[in-house]
Amino acid sequence: MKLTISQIARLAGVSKSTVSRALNGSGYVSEVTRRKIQDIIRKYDYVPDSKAVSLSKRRTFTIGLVLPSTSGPFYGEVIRGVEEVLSSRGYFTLLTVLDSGQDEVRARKRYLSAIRERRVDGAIIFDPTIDEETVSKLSRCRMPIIFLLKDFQSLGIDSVVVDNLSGSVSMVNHLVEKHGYRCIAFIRGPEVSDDSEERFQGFVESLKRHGISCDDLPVFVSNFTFEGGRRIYKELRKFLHRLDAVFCANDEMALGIMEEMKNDGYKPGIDVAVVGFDDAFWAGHIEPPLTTVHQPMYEVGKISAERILDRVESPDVFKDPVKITLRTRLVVRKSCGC
Amino acid sequence: MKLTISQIARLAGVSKSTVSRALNGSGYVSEVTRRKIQDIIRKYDYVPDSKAVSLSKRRTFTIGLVLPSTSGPFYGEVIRGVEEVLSSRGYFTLLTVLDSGQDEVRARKRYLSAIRERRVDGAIIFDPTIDEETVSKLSRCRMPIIFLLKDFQSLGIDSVVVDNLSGSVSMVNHLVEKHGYRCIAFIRGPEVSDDSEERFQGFVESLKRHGISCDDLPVFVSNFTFEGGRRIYKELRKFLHRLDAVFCANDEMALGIMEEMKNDGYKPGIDVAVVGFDDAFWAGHIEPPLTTVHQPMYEVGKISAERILDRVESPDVFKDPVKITLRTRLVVRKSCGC
DNA sequence: AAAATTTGTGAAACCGGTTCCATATGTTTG
DNA sequence: CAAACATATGGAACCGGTTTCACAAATTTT
Repeated sequence: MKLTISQIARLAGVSKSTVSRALNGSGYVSEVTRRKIQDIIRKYDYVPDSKAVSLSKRRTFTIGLVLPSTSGPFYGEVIRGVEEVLSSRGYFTLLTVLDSGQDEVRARKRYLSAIRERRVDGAIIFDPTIDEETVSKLSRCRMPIIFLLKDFQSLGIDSVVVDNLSGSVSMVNHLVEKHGYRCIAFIRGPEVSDDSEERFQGFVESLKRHGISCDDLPVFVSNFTFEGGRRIYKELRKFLHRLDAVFCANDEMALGIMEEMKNDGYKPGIDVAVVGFDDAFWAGHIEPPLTTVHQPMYEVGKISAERILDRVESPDVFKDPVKITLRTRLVVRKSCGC
Repeated sequence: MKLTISQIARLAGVSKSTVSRALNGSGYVSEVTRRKIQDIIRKYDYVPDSKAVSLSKRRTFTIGLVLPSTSGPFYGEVIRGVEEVLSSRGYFTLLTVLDSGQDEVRARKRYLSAIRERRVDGAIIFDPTIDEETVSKLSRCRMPIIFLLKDFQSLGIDSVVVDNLSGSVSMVNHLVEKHGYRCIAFIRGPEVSDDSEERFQGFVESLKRHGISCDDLPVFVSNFTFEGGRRIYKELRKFLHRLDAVFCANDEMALGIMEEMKNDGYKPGIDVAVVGFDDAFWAGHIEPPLTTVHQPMYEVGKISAERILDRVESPDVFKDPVKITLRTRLVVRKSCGC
């Protein structure tokens, strides 16, 4: 049966204020009473109710974490990074996943309401398809918020992003300089994806720098999924004979394409290079091992958590919104022909 | 600036009780006042503070979810299942990951304290290495709790488990009946793992049923990781010439073994069958595609969440502790020789 | 030794809601 | 038309803590 602070106070023969002070180590409590209270607490296994503490302290010691999904290693890494710093600093993690259930819009409403009803002290939001309207509403909540892989600095919100562009550039540099490939197809993700866009820009930029015109290079739009990759292969097929390489905006699509390619009798990495972006857990273990661009998702999680706690714990300090950019890293394996 | 219910009451010219009733649709409120209050609320964008609501309702509308890790597709599936039902029923998910940070013991303490301080209304716990002592303490908290893949029915706690034994049996049946293999090695997980133990039992049982003695079959102990699989290959190697198949207690170890096997010039699936357990996301995409046993982790998450909410929402109803067993499914691909 | 300061404690207000109860009015029912 | 009941509302207690403040006792400073 749950005890309250008043009952403990009565048992110890003191007032609740004294118990509270003993509990928090705040204010004055004599050594004798402290000990007496400690004994009672231990004896009855008393634990203060977090709801009451939160209400009077006006803090929940909980940080919201919003992720688009939990499939793939990607998001797991973010969680790991976030959880590591939050838990080590005494905070809890309230998780919302956008793709659970069918309705992303509903999921978004739920995390927004968690923020507005102050269920959390701050939030780390990874929501690629959120609109500016919603974000600017959010920014008016005066709640520490940080966005992942999405830049809203102009709206006064912190963000941690990853350098897609330079990742893409170094991939193309490798394909062109090391292998001498010149005819490279690009498979984009969904139109709305900033990641897809930036990776494509890096592709274009690097080719331009090498004096390769990308006007007549085949570019396809898909959806970042394995199935999407398989489907796009049907169209890609026609170009295959004159292609040196296929650069996919993520690993899953690369996997789908390689799969179909093999079914079709081509050898990815030998007949045509296929490379990806993300460095998924399995990327090094498929056949052929995938050359890709590693994204430091663990660091993204970690740094965003640190940043949000700084904001939460010193809300008075005025700080400009920051955009922290983390570097990507080219991971050369075999599917590029190496 | 955050408004309180009192300020809304003042603005609407009514008492807080009336506002509260209008908000919750409880008790009587005339259509006129209801409308007036609604208008004020909308105008000032008022949202009740969840901390206060939780305190007075004595419910947090939050369920704790504890996972050993977030790497691998496994846990992501659990999260998806849990989140789907929790969010659709208006609950939030408080996540604790045991392997974030370095200290599992500390992580365990944290989730236990979240439970004891009633930060959650109930908890879904996936903690393979928890000891009975702790569990029995937990069971005294009078908080709805359900364990995943760990049976504590005897201590009066619900659990959702997966039928490892019959999964293992059907795998061995396949290897023996379909392929005629008789000399099969088994790679266990950590000694402490119940999963590993049950899968091994299934292996033994099925062999026995086929009249195959497993006394002189090679059995190794590893640790469920990719690296562990690679390491064990060094020992496995000596037996390889007389082996028909290697049955790994999970997919990651199978992957590690196949990797080393290939480096060593053997063709897994052709020279020796290699099969796993778990059906990880990538299992079908590696070379050769892995024959394995699928575990319904999404369902595990979903069912456990449904069960916990039933307990939370009707705590008065007496129900015996249940153990729900979900069936596994053999997934035949190519690494078994098919 | 008086004044000032530090230490120890409890009463009461507060955090921001919900809920019980009393009261007032409007409607039915007998 | 009085009694019974449904409707509408506000006051006050309550959820379980924290924190401010007042006050007394013990210590230190002057």
